[in-house]
Amino acid sequence: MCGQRSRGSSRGGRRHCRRPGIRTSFQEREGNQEGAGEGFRRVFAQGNRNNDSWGEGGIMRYSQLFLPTGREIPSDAEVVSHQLMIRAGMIRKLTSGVYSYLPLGYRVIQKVENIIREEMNRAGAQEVYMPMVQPRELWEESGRWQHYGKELLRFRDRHERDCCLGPTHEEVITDLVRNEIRTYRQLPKNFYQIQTKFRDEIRPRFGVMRCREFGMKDAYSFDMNEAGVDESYRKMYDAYTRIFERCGLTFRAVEADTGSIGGSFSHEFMVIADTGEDALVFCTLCEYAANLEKAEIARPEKEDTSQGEHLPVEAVHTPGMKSIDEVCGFLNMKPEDIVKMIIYSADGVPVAVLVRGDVEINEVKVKNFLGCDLLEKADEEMIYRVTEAPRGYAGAVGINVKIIADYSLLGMSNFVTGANREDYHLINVNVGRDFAVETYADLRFVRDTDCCPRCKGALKFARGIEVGHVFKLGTKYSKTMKATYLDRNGQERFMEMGCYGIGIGRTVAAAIEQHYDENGIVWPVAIAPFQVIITPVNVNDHRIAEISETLYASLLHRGVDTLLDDRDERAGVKFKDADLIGIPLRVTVGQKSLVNGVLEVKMRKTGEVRKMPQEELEHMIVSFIHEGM
RNA sequence: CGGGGCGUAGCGCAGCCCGGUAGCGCGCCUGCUUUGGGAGCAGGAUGUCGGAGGUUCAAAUCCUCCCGCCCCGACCA
Repeated sequence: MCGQRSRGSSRGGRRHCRRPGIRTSFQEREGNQEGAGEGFRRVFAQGNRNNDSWGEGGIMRYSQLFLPTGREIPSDAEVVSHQLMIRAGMIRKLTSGVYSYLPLGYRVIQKVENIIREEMNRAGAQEVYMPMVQPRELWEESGRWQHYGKELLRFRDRHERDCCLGPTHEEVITDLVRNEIRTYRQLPKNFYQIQTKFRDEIRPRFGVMRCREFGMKDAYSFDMNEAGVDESYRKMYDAYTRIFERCGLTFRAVEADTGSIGGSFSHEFMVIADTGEDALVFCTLCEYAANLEKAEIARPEKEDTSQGEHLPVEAVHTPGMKSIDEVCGFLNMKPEDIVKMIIYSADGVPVAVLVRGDVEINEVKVKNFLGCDLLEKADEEMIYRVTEAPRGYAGAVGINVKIIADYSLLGMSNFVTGANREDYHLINVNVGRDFAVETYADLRFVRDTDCCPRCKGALKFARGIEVGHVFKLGTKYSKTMKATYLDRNGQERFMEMGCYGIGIGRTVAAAIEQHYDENGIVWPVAIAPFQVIITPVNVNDHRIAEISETLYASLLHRGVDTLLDDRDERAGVKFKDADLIGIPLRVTVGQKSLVNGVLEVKMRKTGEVRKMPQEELEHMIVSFIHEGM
């Protein structure tokens, strides 16, 4: 992609798709306006290709539009949004995780982009456009050449220089800013771009929802101090809220892990959907909401580890019993009586993590607690080195590595663990007497029986699609890359940074996940590719054709994005297509309505049909759209 | 990267087990009729059966290797 996509500021969600080449190529390919029926040809005696200027909105006649809809559900599409985007002629796959947007799909993308632009500009951010190909040196400076992993697509140019495709742009923007901004007088600043990113996902799936090449809006703020970055963060948080509200999404901002971007804290904007890849937790009483991998568990108040009598340790023969369930069944115990120990390799160093047998270790928490770059479950060899036993019989007694324990161990006594010996477990083990725990921490996943870490209220779970993520970065990048400025006192200081992303294609897919029915997509007005579709029931009827044309011209004149279905198709086909592509309003022009001198309009969302004279209809449409924006 | 599945016309699929030179539905083209929820009739076009080797008189079908795609897992925006 070159950097030449047409853009620019705009008002009122109007898109920019001035593509003069298209008309010509379509004429050449399709010759004489096939599709447009006899009536239309008469009404436009000269044919619209000679006289009609498509104007700002581009092609808005169905007969000319490249809109290949499909009846069949594509066999490789699993989620609804993916199926519908293909059936509605929005996208086509080029290769795994890489998609082309067709005209209808790209119109929706542009609608979303323009909403984002308006809100970013309103929040004081400035649009820039940065390179996709980036040099290795920059990534070595931030340390991410080593730490980003295989998701960073690397390659060599003809001079054998290492490069990568930008998965995100902290390095580039920090480099730009450190070279240009010297003084506090130039701060704060917030730069954003809408640009293609590449992340070499291990497993792309769900169409445009989790793909490798995707459009993203990313913004980066630079402030003098912490109060400044907090303010920038809040502005972006508010802007994101407005953006997703305007897109018609039901969403929730949740506390999140910062992952490979880093920083001190972050919020993800989650569109609530059962097909979402992320699990969310939120409190039913207070405002607390978090990604499951981040959701905290308060340290228990009573920490009595010495309750009851400590019985003598015994080794019991447990042949072949490796899993918690097997051991429970064999010893006739509950998982709550067992302590599960998992050995991890933290940057290559073995660490033992203990949790109660009935709970699940949250590796993100473990990784953050240890502060390591790479955390993985230990392989058989490392397990043997630590426990001198095969996998399945690990226990904390007698091992010589760092031992950390989840809060769930507090209060446990006389529990079961592996014996570090094949086919044996220990019973009546006790912390303190039999082994020492270095630290207790919150290391497990929240469950529905847990309560809110803030207010003790009950928790609820949901699934969500992450469409946006805001990070308070602090000085992570400004320190490693030396982005400094001089303050009032001539003191050199590190800039405080934040970064803020929105996945554009994913937002579109998420909108579909939330707005569809058995007939197809049901676009929210603000991001619909067209706001109104005019459906002449019979294109060969002069009166119908004429009225449709008049209405079409008039709506365009009023600034309504109108698609005229001038194809010589049966009404049923047109209705099905209109429903599938999800246009919010459909005006039907046919004998039934014309008899009474009224036109009828059908709401895609509710199915409600209203009939009224043309003038009134136009007003109704304009105010309907206005409300929906 | 591990496990599973699939690759046959533009799309969705059958045929493969049991080898004999490819079929169905939708779509597409032509004509006539039809025209308010994916029309009917008649005629027609379209395939290196993912690729390369091998077995065989003969391979979509059996064998080997390779490629691509999808799902589950591991991993992670």
